[in-house]
Amino acid sequence: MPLTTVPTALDDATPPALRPVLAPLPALTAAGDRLLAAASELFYDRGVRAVGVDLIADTAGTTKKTLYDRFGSKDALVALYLLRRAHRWREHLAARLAEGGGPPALTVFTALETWMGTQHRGCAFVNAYAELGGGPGAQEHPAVAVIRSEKAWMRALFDDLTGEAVLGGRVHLVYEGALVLRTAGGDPDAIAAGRDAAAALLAGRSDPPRELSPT
Amino acid sequence: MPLTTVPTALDDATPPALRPVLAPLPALTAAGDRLLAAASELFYDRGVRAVGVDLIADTAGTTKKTLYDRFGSKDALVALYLLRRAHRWREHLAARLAEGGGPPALTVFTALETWMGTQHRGCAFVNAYAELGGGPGAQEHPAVAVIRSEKAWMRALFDDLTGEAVLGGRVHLVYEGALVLRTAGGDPDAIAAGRDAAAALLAGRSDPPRELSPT
DNA sequence: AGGTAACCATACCGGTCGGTATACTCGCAG
DNA sequence: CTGCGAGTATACCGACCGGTATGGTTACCT
Repeated sequence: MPLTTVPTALDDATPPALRPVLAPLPALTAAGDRLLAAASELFYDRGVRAVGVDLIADTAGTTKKTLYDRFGSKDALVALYLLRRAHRWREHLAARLAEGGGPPALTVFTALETWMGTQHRGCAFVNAYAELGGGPGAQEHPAVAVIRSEKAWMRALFDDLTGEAVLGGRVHLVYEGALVLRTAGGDPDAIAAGRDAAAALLAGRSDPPRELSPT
Repeated sequence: MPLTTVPTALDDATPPALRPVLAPLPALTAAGDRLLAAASELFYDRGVRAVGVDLIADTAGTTKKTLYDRFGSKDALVALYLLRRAHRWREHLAARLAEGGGPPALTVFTALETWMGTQHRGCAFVNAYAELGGGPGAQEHPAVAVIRSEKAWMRALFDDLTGEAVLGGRVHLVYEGALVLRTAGGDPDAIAAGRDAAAALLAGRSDPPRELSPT
């Protein structure tokens, strides 16, 4: 696995909240780049299990041999696909947060809307987990760790941006729900609705009285 | 497709909110029953694409021939699996709502917790959509309509239980987010956190002032 | 000039995929 | 007794799966 490393471009003027996880990504050879690019698009659009390595190699204009020389296994390629996607989402998010304008926790939702723009398959991590998380020993798949850490990172980001763990967790719930309802639910306005819901939660910061009425 | 119909048991003392969609389910032959039961467990645990028809037939103690005689195709079997699961979830939910105790919108979350009990694979509909929703022409898969209608049903239920469309939509966002974070996020307390978040939204019913502070 | 890493081309491996075909046994209703 | 639907058993189809093997061609670095 001849993967060297390169530094990331925007590690300087980014909010401290997401600084620690904008880690550098491995550098690839030319064919390796094309392979990962082809795999990323195919994996996201059609699903990880639905795409075979032959199709990836053909789409990238290279061969299976090169694929296995560069990445070692399909599982590793899947994990790398998710890792790079997380990296790019965080870059996009950091840029939007740096622009300011409104409460930063709500900016995450507008950033999500522009990010999702043309993409109609929702959260790549939730999709991948649905395809890989089943069966015996599936939790050992290298992609599962990437998925878990991505969700934990978003949770920590919301905790940081809201300045409160309870509130951050609630906004995170809304964030994930918006992503699901936009795709599986088929609601194109789900993300905007999520932003509104998050705003409602932010407006009533204090812990609300439990048990409104008996019924 | 020799599927006749039978009436559902609890169409009498159930809340009017979910009455219209507790529709009867097709009756099956003995082997068809075993096939659907085996398929349901396998599909949920391992994923729809990961399970082949051979395994389903073997697990049910029957043959592929019988499977195709009863259901016609794997796609139809998948759709039926989701349909029956939705049906059972609604029965479970109706029973918990009939017991009363607390705001009904929050009872949905406690019902979800007992429902999920031993099941650690999250929302079958979100998982199935992740596996089937990709690629060209995937929206025509018979299961996609079942998935869409399930999400629409839950949304309508929350609208009804909260008595307000905006609030219902927000609680629904939290509900879906809790389901995702419990599984893909790996957080065992996500559903309880979702209930708390929903309680917070219910406590601040009135639309909150937008834009708290410039940054 | 020699070495080496990246790349391309092709064929193959055992296994599984969804789906079909043939032929047989059983229980039951007429 | 007969007819028929349900179920069983087994073999087969073409296609694809992830992964491996062999061999040859560039291009760059020393």
